[in-house]
Amino acid sequence: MRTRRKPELQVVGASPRATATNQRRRQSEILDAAAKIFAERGYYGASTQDIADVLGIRQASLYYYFPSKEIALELVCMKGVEGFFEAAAEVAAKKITAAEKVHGLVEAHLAPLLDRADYVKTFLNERQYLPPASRKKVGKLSRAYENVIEKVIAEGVESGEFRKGLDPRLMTLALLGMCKSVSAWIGKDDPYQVPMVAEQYARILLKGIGKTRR
Amino acid sequence: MRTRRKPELQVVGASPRATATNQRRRQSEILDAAAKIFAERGYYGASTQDIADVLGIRQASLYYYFPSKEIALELVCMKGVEGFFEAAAEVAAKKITAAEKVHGLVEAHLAPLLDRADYVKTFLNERQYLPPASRKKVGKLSRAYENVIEKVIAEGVESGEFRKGLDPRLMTLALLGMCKSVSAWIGKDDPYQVPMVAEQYARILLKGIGKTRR
DNA sequence: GCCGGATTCTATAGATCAATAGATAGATCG
DNA sequence: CGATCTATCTATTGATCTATAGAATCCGGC
Repeated sequence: MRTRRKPELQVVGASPRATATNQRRRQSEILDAAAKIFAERGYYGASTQDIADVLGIRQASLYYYFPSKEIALELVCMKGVEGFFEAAAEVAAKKITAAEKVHGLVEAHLAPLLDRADYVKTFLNERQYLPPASRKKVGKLSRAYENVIEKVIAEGVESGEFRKGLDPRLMTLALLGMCKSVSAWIGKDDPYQVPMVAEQYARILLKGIGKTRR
Repeated sequence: MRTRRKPELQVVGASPRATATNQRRRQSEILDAAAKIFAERGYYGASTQDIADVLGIRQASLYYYFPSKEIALELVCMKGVEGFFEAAAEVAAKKITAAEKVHGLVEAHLAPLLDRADYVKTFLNERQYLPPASRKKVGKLSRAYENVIEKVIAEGVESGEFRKGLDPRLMTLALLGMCKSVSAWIGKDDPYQVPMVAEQYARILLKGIGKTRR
């Protein structure tokens, strides 16, 4: 038996002629719900019914806004990855030491966890389930981002600011690994706040990267 | 339409009276296949048909060996987590410096990726999908393991070997995060070998933990 | 008060999947 | 040889899930 839904008085945009805006707002609400559920249960563990439940609408109504579950995943992943490259590139372009850049990169990587954690988590954990075409698209952005980080580290090694013989790729993977895992526990039982974690993680990384002080 | 399977001449244990052993061997083959598929596609992304295909048997035949997909996941996860606590405890009990212990902990954490990567990956990524009872069981082992690490770090901080004011819990999460991510790319396109990664990662961590040298 | 577009609903098709029931082939044993 | 046991198979059920089709409702504007 189905539970019938309350009329749920429609809070429609006050201003008239804002239909296009309203539609975009609603689409973004739908995506928020999808991101939340995907992040929580994984792509295959999440049903479209689960997403509809978050919104208090019927499962089929979702298809007015997106054509398939896979497309929804793609949109969520894209929104989860977007901005990472730009933010990193901005940090990398600054006229600061490589160490300060690494600090900035960690901060920039963790910052999105504050305002769109579900999107980022879904991108990090579920992008593997994208259909090939989307996966390539997302993977491209992702690799470009990683390359920015790798370059910063490589330059730090070349300039002698970081320890000689350090493998920039491996170091990048270490940074990404540390940061990725944060999304798994931040906001859970642990009382840690994003800026503090960024501070500490950058410190851990840097004192390991930097040459031993004399 | 089904593709009919070849008779596939039965390679049964040569020695008689080895039925119990054979059964155990077969069960472990089934689990290997399950671990492989779970690690590859995730629990919900993997069908029992996929597992059967690896073995060249019918989907229903799996149920001769395990009672449900969930139980299979539990067995895989248990095998994926087992030994971690013991190996870590052994390292922690040694009469060596805290730095050497951290090094040993990283090595011990990554070592299982050599001989049972699929089990470890499944434990790391899919344990969230276990039914509550199993999840608690696995989580208990997991937490005990993490506590060993945390204690080693805390002792290093107390003894003054590591930087003062360091948060042992956060440091543990950093170590685990770095190490967890290794399972995602080791053996893929990257040419890195486990012992070398362990060496480098321990180094990164330690030079960050250790007090600045004078 | 009615029109028309926007949004959500009901109902259902079609596919997939885990799990069960019962049959069977081959090995083992008395 | 005949009985039993083991491992697998065939066949199917029932649940779940994505996606589609078309009806119903809401709401601003006329």
